Amino acid sequence: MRISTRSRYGLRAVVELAIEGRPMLLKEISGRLKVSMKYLDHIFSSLKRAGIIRSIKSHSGYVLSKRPSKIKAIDVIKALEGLSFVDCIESPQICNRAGSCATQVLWKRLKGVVEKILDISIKELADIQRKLNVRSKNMYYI
Amino acid sequence: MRISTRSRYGLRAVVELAIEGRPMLLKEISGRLKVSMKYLDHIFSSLKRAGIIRSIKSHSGYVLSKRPSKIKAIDVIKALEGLSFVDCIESPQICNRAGSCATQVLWKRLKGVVEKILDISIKELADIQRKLNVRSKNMYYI
DNA sequence: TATAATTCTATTAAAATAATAGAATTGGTA
DNA sequence: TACCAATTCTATTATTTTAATAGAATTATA
Repeated sequence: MRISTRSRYGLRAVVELAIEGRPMLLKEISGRLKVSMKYLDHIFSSLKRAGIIRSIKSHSGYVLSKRPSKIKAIDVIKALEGLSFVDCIESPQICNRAGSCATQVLWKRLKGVVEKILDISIKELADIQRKLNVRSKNMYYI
Repeated sequence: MRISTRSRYGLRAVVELAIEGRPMLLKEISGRLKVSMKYLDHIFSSLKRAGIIRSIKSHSGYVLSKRPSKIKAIDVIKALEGLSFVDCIESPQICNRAGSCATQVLWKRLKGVVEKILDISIKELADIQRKLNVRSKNMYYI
């Protein structure tokens, strides 16, 4: 069980866009995240297809396509790697044990709590990030 | 984010051993789970190394090496695929953002709830399975 | 029309997961 | 003691997923 780099980079990029609140060039974001533009291009094309970000016509960069409070972390993860722990939850017909299987019960619980945790908005994440930024800035003066 | 077949097969096998409460041959378990003996052999060697199961000398099969109440689902998962969502939780030094990163906060929460859900004993899972067995047996008579 | 960016399509590389093959070992028992 | 049926070990291969790069096409405008 691992979070892919796609999800990690993608979510950080989206939080970055929320904090800046202005169009940002791919180049700028890739510089901050220290991820190649080419790879981020891929990630952004998925985010765009999912309606999470959009590009401003010609040279002006990317912005969130909705308000940060309307985008959830889970939307980003689903767009970038999906959230299918096991197939027997979505498609019980593939396993004749589904519905009478203790491990399936466990996987369902797992899915439930993970979805709950990821049901956090980008606004909330941006707020957390802003506070952490202030904190780490002040650290220099301690 | 996905549960590997190793974890799925392994956990089911361990629950099976708990329910039967007697030594079971690899052949028997592989037959029930419909997984090749060769593949299950691999999985069992990891479970054995982790001290979850042990084999009875000569022809007698495998048993749990502790009481089902003393084995947690998370032990099985850790033995078979690990639980490292992102490296920056275990090794904050690999990322200079660690400690002041909103997404890291999220990954930590995720790790927390997943570990909590997987902190269920094999005894509890076996109890759930027994109830489901009764239920699905009775289904025929409805 | 030059340009600086996004966007699209294709390809490759690397890693993780899944599965198989075959031989070695083990210890009871015929 | 030799056989047997099982576990166990080592190696290999196949498949899938993830990660990353390359290059060309497109786009709106300065």
